[in-house]
Amino acid sequence: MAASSLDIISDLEQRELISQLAGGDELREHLASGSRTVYCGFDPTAESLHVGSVVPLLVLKRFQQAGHKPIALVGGATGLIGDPSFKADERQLNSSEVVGEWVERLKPQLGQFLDFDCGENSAVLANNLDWTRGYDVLGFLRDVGKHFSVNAMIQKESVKQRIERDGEGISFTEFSYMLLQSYDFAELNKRYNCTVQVGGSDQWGNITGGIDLTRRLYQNQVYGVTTPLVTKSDGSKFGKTETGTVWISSHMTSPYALYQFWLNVADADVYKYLKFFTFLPVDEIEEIERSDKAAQARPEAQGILAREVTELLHGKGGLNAAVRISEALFSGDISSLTSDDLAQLELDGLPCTEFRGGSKGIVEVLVETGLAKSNKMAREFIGNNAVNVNGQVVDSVDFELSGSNALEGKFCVLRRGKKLFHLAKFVQ
RNA sequence: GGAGGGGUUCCCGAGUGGCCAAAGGGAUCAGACUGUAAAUCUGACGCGCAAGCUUCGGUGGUUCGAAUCCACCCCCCUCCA
Repeated sequence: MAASSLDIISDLEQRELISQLAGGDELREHLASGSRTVYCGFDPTAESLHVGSVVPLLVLKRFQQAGHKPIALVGGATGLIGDPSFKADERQLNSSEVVGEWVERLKPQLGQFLDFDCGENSAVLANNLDWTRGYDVLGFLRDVGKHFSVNAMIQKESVKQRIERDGEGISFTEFSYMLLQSYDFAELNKRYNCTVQVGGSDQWGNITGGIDLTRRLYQNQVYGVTTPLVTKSDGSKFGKTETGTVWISSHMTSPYALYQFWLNVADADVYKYLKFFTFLPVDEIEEIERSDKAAQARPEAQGILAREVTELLHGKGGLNAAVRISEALFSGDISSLTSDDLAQLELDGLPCTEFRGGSKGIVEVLVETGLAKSNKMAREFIGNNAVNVNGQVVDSVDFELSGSNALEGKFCVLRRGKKLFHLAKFVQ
């Protein structure tokens, strides 16, 4: 068994992936002394996970690599309620149809990193709706609710601002979220002998709730590990770009966009992200950092990070497409691209809009492609020399795009600002 | 059910009859500088080429004129029952 040969907690600590441990040394001993079952839950709050949620998911995989059995739990039930932890305000409830749909989309995303066919420690995919759906209200209140003290619950840091801050409130629905998640832990303990829960640091309250409940219901000692919130050194929110949230679904965020996202990570954050988001050994990451510092030039780290993560999420094919587009747009001479190259860019996932007929004013094109929100903005961008067609700066709002000034009679590569590209394709 | 306090442009938050498309901050975007960084500086930031148009929870009303006053309604918060 690999478990004893690799101290998973020490590895996570080296990667700065541990925010808090519930159980401490006892947990280390627990993990070192055998193959354990570890779970992490993901609520369906959108049709895809975003990059931030990958951290605990990868931690689950790290546990599996260390010989433990991972359970990826999709919150078909908890997603119907809404986790209030550290949320400033009450969330809108989604319909059960929508949540059900999202559950189905999340399943393959959760599964893609884990190994479901490796014997003893094969991964398990679970849905908490399975044991919550049929639970009657009175039974739940008597069997589970009785173990929770409201006095203790309102002391939790995670709901404090909702309780104390003027102008905010919390519904009973959201307040009961903790009971459901706690019950999940207890239930997984009973079903799978699951003894460790992993989650983001915002989950601490819910995890300790589950530890207490499991002890009370089944007299079993279970443990918790939380991962730090992924932060950015400049204080802005991690996982957003000018075009919105960075999703792990390739339909929502193309491999190219994902690759660019990681390539643009700040120096101050990149080595930390290498530890968080890749499986590169820590000493290798430290070596990269050393050589970047010594080089006094553009760091290598962002490129490594972008390649590693893009391949991890979208495979070799996705990575190759992302690299092809990036090279064509950022280091090549755009006007020398052949129509095959351009068609490939479209296939590789560079956003593309089709235009019919003869010619089209640049302002209109910018708006239709989404490169500008309004005509007014489009004009402003042009005035700032921020718009570029096929490598040429557009200097007039009267500029017209047509088949005749398109590359190979068909494509125009539009650029707004330094990094935002879009393909305009002229068809008959 | 009662009493009080609120709902302003992406967010926070000023404004309390005309000078308000609405202070200030944040976020965001663009330009310069650079490494497709960071920091910094400059500019933009409801829509419209413009005249002008549409916004301040909703609907009506008062007024020459309303985000600001009145009526009703919806939603949120606090306390009481």
